Amino acid sequence: MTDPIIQDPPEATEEAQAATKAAVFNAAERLFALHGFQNVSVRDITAEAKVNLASVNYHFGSKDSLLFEIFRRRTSELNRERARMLHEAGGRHDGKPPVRDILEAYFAPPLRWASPDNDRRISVQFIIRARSEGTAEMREVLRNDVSHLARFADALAAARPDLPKEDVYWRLHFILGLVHNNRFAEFDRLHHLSGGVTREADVEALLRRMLDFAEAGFNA
Amino acid sequence: MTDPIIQDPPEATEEAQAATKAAVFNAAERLFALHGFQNVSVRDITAEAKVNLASVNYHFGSKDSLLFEIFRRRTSELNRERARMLHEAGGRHDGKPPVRDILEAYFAPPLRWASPDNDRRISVQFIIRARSEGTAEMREVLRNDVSHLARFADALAAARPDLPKEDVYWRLHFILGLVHNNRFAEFDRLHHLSGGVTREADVEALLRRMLDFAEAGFNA
DNA sequence: GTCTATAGATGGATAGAC
DNA sequence: GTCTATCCATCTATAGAC
Repeated sequence: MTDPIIQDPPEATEEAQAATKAAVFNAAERLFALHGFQNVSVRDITAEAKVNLASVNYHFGSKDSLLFEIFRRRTSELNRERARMLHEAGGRHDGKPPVRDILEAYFAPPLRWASPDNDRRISVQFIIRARSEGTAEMREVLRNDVSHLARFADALAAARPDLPKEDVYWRLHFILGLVHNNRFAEFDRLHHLSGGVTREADVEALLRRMLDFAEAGFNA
Repeated sequence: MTDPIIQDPPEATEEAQAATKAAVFNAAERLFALHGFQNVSVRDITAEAKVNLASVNYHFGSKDSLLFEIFRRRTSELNRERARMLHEAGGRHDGKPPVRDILEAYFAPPLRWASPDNDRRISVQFIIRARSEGTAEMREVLRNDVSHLARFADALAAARPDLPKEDVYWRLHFILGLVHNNRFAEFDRLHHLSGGVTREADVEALLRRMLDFAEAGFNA
């Protein structure tokens, strides 16, 4: 019955739609990172984003799909940054960077993102949470999508061709543990234990400490 | 109206009550460890334990109280075992054990408990989950109850009096990360990445690898 | 496309019979 | 003390008005 020529308003709508979707995305990432996946409801997200309750399902299909989309975007950004640094390290050393440079390419991106004045800080916390609280779908990806890690394993093996492959993998595993341990709660505990001596706010100093420890461990 | 002398049956009741409570405790620990805290309902627990739905509230007050009781029992058992090994290491070295013995006292208990044939395996998984999925009450305890860690920090400082205290704390922090990384999912990923070369089932070999890495890292 | 109202499902807790 | 039936809160997802 309605005139088929009359359609929705033009550009303005698209922009508004994109803005709503982005608002939901950012609010969800923030709340999930701060309070955990299960502790945040769709209602919390839409209230924070100041959009209507149905927006999550309209733009993302479901709460889980929204969660998964944030996860995919942030992990791929992080791994791309790591790959870039690894590639640059290779460029500085004829394609065979030393252990410390390889480790730095893995450590530095999440550390710098997590520094207090960086607006990606929240994304890092989200990713760390995904590792332990993620849905079955996310854990499936974490378990099976190891291509980005394979490049680091290969680089480490090339840097230490004398080391048995088995040792390379185990030590890489231990090194990954260092990164995953960078959670608010763990820093708080350390701060409490040390009587306030430790300051994780100094990102470059922390990076140096991590590299000293990991390099020595890897070359044990 | 009923005769006030007639009471509940004697000992049999106490035993049955204790058995019910234990059944709930064990079923809850198992399900929480396997599926996560938020993914297990009181209904799941009572079904698994083959007791009635009201048992959890009757014996423990609430789901959260049950969770907290399991957490307190298992962490105190684990820390007591670690303290015992640290004490024994001190006995072997005139009260000043070397770094490697200190680390072994921290690493060995959870690793041995987690070996496939040990019935404490499930308790270790429960404790690891508590660190990331625990209630605010549990995280409060984890953050503030650092007395068991203080003993390890003191021992490490005594073993390396030349090392600034700040370094001792940071390196201890990194070492703790190694232990927390011992989750099913992480081993799965490592297994996948390495093409099946790594076998975490060999507990003593894994312990040796962890000690090699951590000792070198600490002495970096 | 947005938003309200509500369906539909689940879970923690408890009252009350036995 | 045990167990069933049920209350009540909460959440995701969606239908339908505008």
